[in-house]
Amino acid sequence: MSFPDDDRPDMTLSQTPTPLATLIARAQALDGGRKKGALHGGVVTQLRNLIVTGVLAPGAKLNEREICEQLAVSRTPVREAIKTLIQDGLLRALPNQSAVVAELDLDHVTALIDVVTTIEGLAGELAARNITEEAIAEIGLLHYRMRLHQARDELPGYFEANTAFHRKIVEIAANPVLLWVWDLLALRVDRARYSSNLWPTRWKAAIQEHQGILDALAARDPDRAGEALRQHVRNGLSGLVAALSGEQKDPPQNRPDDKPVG
Amino acid sequence: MSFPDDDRPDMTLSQTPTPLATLIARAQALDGGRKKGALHGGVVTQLRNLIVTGVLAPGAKLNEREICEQLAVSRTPVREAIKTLIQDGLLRALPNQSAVVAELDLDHVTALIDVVTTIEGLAGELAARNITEEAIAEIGLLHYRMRLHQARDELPGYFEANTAFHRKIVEIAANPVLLWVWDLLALRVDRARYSSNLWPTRWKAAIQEHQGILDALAARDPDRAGEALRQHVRNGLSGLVAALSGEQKDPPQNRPDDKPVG
DNA sequence: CCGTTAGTGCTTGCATGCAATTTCCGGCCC
DNA sequence: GGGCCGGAAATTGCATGCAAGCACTAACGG
Repeated sequence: MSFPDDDRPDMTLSQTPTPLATLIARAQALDGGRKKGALHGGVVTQLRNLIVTGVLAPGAKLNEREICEQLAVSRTPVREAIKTLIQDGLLRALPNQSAVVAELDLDHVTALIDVVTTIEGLAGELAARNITEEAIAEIGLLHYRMRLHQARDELPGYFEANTAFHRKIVEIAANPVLLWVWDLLALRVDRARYSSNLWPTRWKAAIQEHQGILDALAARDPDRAGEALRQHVRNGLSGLVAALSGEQKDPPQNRPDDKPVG
Repeated sequence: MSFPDDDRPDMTLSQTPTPLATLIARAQALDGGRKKGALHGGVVTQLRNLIVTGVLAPGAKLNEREICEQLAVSRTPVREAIKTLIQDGLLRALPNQSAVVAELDLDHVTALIDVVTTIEGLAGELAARNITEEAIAEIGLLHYRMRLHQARDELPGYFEANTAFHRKIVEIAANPVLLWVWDLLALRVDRARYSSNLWPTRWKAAIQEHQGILDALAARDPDRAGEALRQHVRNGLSGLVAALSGEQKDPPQNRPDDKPVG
């Protein structure tokens, strides 16, 4: 079932006869030695990126055969990848029917706020306790990479550094379960981010908040670090929800026609 | 269900020519109408239970062919199920090798404490805000079911009611992301619980703490509910870690060199 | 006696074939 | 004209076949 604005009724892969998916696949095939066990993971990564970045719109049906053709693999790894993405919550499964890209309910993104805020707050507290001089430097490095990308107006690079910054904090927390949960949540957060154009307007505030987080971590102050992270995350996600609820009626960005996303 | 110190060194499927797995499978096959899309989910459930309850010991290798025979299905759904369980963190994948049941590191269980505590605390806060009279009654019902099972010394029933009690609180919190995360974490918590014999000694304290939680929820006091849950969870998991670390030195199971498959 | 190495069987990873179910479309009836 | 029904195409779910890679054995050399 296709969805909102359909002058193009069908967002499925079929629409693009030789899309970036294939290109990426080719690249991967050439670049690596094409090990035996690499197909499954590769397909997961490809599809995941397509979904998270919004190339595959919410509600789009995933036809196994088409994906096979596009990615030049057989149905087995594709099926497994789809199952994986269903577990990640990026797809929804209907029995005997094509999996569909999960909706991006406003309620759902709203629900993310409390959970991610809590998780990142915990990460901040733990990280502040465990952090080493080396880790402080690494965080600082990422922070300045972000500032650089901001200054150059390079959104993708900023984006990536931002994710790395937050993930690094969770790594420093040195709690594998926390990292696991964070990675799962990050998929959903990134998806919500990509579907909104909010970021350019929040760059500056975000960078300042990051500075505060960095300071609190460097001071090894768990309470302050946790609180700074909670505030930061809550600000970001709340703004995101606001932006999304505003765009809800008219979603102009997210043109799948161009071939962005490398 | 067997447990920690069991004198059979090899918990694998191969060892038991017609184990409970098969029986369960038969039961399921008979009971349901055996719909088309039911195999995958069924296999996941079977294997998951075997792992969570400890029938499949940590480190055990899962041979696809054997599982196929035991569960009387082909390799396709088994492979998909294994992939799913890897994502859940119950199995570990090695390229071109059998998946193995994830270890139950003490560090890992310890890491669970902070995360689960935080998550359940959040659930308590949200639940206290949202709770209705009906929900209060439902929670109370579960609480008294637990007391009944405790009085009758029925551990499995108690166990189940305990899980239901906690999950119900998360449901009341009415946050789908939170519920999703909780379900994932619950798998690991249950696995740790099953691997320890701690519970009979903690029944009474747990029930009292549950009463406190129930009271706080009924009073619609988020802070108190959250704190009560945090304390409760921390108590339980800390005791669990202590129990496990005590058992650690004398674990006949968990031998990496044990028989394959199975 | 021990470490190394070639050979062999088993296991996974992927591709493909088959059956059941759903969907889609045209015709039919009201 | 609209809704209902039937059949064909398409799609998923499951089973199976085949090749690459790993583990294990055993012989060999030091």
